[in-house]
Amino acid sequence: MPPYRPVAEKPDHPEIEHRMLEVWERDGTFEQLREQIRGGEPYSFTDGPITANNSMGVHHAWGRSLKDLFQRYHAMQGRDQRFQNGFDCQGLWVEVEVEKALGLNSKREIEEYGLDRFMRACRDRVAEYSAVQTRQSQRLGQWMDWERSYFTMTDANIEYIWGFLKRCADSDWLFTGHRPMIWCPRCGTSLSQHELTATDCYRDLTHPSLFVYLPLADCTDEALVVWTTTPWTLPANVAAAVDPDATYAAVVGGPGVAWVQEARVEAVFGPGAKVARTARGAELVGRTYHGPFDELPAQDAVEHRVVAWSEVGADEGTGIVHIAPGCGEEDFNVGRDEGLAVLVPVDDAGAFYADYGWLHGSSTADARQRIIEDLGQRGRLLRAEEITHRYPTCWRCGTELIFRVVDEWFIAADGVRERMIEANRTVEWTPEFYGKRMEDWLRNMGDWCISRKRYWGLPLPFYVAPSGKVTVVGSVAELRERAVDPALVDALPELHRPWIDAIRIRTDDGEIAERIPEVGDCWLDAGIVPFSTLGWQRDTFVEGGYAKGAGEGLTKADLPDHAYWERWFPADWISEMREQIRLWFYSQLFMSVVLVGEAPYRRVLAYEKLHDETGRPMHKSWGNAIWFDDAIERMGADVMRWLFAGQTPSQNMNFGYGPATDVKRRLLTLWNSYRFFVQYAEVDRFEPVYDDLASGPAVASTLDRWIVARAQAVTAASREALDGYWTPAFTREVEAFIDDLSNWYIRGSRARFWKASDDTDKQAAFRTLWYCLVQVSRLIAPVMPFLADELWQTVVRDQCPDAPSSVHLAGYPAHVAAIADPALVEAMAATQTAVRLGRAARAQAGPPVSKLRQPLAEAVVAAPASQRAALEEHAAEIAAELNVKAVRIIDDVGEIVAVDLVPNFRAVGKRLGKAVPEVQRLLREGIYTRDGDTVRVGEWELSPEEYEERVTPREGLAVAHEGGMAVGIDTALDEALLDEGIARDLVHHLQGLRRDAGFELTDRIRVTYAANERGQRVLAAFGALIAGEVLATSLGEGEVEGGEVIGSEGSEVRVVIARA
RNA sequence: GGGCGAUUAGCUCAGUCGGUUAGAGCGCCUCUCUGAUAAGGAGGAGGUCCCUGGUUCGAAUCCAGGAUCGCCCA
Repeated sequence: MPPYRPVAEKPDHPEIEHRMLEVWERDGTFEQLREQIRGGEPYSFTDGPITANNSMGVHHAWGRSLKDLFQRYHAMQGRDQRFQNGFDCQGLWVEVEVEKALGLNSKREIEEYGLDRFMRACRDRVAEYSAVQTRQSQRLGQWMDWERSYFTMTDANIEYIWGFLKRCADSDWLFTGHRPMIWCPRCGTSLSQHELTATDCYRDLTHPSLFVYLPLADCTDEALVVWTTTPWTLPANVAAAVDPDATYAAVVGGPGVAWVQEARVEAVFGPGAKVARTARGAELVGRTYHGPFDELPAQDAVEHRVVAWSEVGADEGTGIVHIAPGCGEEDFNVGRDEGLAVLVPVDDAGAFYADYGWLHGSSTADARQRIIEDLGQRGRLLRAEEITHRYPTCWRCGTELIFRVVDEWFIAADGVRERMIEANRTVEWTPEFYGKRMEDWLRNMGDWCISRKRYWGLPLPFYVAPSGKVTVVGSVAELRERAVDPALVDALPELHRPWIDAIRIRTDDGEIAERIPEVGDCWLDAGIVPFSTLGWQRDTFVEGGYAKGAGEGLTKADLPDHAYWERWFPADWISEMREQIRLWFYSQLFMSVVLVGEAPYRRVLAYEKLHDETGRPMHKSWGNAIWFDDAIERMGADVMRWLFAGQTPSQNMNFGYGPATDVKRRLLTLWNSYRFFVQYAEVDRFEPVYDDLASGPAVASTLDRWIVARAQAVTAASREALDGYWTPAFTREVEAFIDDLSNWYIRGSRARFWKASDDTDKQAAFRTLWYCLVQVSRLIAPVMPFLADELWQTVVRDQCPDAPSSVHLAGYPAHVAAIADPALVEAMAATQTAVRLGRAARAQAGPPVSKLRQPLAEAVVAAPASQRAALEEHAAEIAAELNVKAVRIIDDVGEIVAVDLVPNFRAVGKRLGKAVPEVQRLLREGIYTRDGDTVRVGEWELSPEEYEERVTPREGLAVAHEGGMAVGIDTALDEALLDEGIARDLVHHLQGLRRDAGFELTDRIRVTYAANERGQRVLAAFGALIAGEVLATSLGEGEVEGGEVIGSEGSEVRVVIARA
């Protein structure tokens, strides 16, 4: 076998990772894994598509780490997988970035630039960033079939959505409706609420503040007074809202009397206003009035009336609110509730429509002054002032935003709501309460608005004939069949605007119909994926067939057939961030319930948001954002992945270099154990036995048996955690095992590795440590694939000719019952407790007893009967760890402690119920008798499992206690013990000299000393021990120039060393 | 207004069958080890488990109400 590769003092994670990526590439490791699991029981994962619009952020890395973790975990168990990554390609976000890149700033400019060129630019951006994200994901260690990623812009994906939409239309769920939107007239597009809140777009702006008379229709000398800061909305007024519970006052003025809310009288009319009479708001409701611009054609059919609205406030204005449902979100909602007409006065560029007469063509800003003047001339203006207030502007161009109500296409939610709720109940959510959130969302979901007035997106296949009749085309074949010119369909480069807009169809009634210009909501694109990528209802399997249309050349994904869909649908598991409940989890569920009546996923893991390490959201402009490319090279992928795995998913994550440093430190313990093994394995040319991994290593000591048994326990716990998709439990368990391996097993076994003789004991130690390290490597492989394989390459692959070439091909370790030994694990835990208590007791005693180097005569351990046998067995380890000559496990615990009996509540509670407190009292007061292991207390008998012993130390002893255990130490020191302590001090000092001199571990040395009488005595008695410990070939008295005087307890020694 | 969470040590957080002594990491103090060494280990200080009530032999955990914070919906 080749020599063991030297292990660096500290892991350089990025270096390891780059090297391992090359190894995987060279060996085709992933391809081998796929071959290995081919035909296995499917583990179906659906990747939620990442928007291929920018490079990846660290929050994406969180999700991708989890996805990769569980795919790897199940692959290691032989589950066949598709490993298909997905890219979300269409939608406004891509358009916005492309606009910026091309220097375009409105829809008009896009159209002038040319839709075809613009679309190509969008596609190019997707191509560019899908490649960037692929590279980044690979760097993270994610294993996917990258060449076969799906792209939502492909014809296949689009056609599947067409089929879905036709299904909805056939069920009569498709309709057009009004939708109030925040609109930028310059860009000619709507903004999402998100764009409004996520960007800092509110500005202090000065606008008119108008108080306008609205004369009541049924009484010529009365008028309402309304207030507005948006004069352009007055031509669209259809109602005035009052608070039905408030009091209104008719103030003398204007045409006769003018109504405002009583509380606003002084604010509107100033002091001294004369109130003619008052009325409840409710009394005004239902009265009609003359609108501000009744002469405009658009107002022809409108009857203006007073409506009740509980949201009317008395803080500003007149307490009577001008309602224009086409110009404001709240207005729209009031209008919907009251059945009011919706007048939309301006077009998508913010210019008045023709039926607004003399305002036709004006912008909302231009109209301001003209409207004020006109109202003034007609005596409709009570007051015109100015006001400065916070008003939203477009985050792109700074234009003042307006509200518009636009016509959009919807799918009715009520058709599927109940079935979706039912389907959701079959889904297992992690954490569980996300299922409730989904159900709540489903109960409250509005109709799904599926249209967008943009360009780069799914072309909605809705064809409207002159008669108004809508034909929904469900496939390309149907489009060709209906097309006025089928050759145009054959010549389509892809199913996108502008090309598809050229196609007209003939309806069933013989009309010629054109496609509506709108494109689809991008959540349609992502929601169809469980069908479009799996070949639902297709009768032929076309290799590479998915890559049609805009996706051509970007992917080699297949277009499978229905049998394939049967195999892979529904997904066993999906995972995305929590906000996908109302997005992708929702759209997928919606489409799946419509198409096949069931949920497209069985289990979901959702997680919260990623913040900086102080808990603040990461924000470019705050300077606290961390870029993926920086983070991955600075902390390393494994460290990052371990951080993600350790995070409670239902909790926002505090991510950063600080937490990464903590993780690195904890992982250093594993690295040090690995390094320890390799150093000594190389010295001894240890040859591991590969089959040990299946059956367990040959063991020689209790410690060996224990750590092997402990490895079984951590294996079971790891599997349980991962089977439950609860990664924090996994990292906790593994870290605890690494700690046991390093700080208990290796610490307690060190000497076995460097002793000279090569016997079965040493072999057993090597085999055991090797086994445990490899076991850890296999356990952590899905989480830290690089580090795990680095270990494997060094200690397995190089040394075992028949071993798999990668840990990722070695299978996930199984719990081996034959070498699990829960009793031993428990006994060792008791032993560890005893040692910990012994150290605490030493510390209490103060120096020199508190120095662990100082041997002591005896430690006394008092423990519950149930633990005594185990402790007896491990007395030698306790003695060694505590550096005492003897360990006495006592049953007469009264020697060092007072004993109380306490019920084992868990055991006794079920049986005795209400009697528990009485039993507890009798035990505490000592009113019981013992009969062997059985305790009689009152009328009850307690078996050994039903009670526990608790101890409290007697006064004045060096005793530490915890639960039922107490450890006392004998603090008396005689000359012999002190001499040995001095000897150990010398060893300590000599080791320091060795290190300072820079000697190798195996270098032999010569020691020259000068000592006083006491020192002479110690050296005489312990010279051999000292020489052995420090690898001295000689220990001779002589002249010592310089050298520090080592002295304690009356001894003085000076030493020098030299390489032998 | 409705829904879902959260509230545990100075800080960041575990604690998914209810069990009487609530843990970890960091920070702080003390000590210790020295063949992992600018590490490692032990101990200590530090807690009304948000509040109130209830269920229970027993509540950080279950139930009800309230407070504060976050998210979703309206």
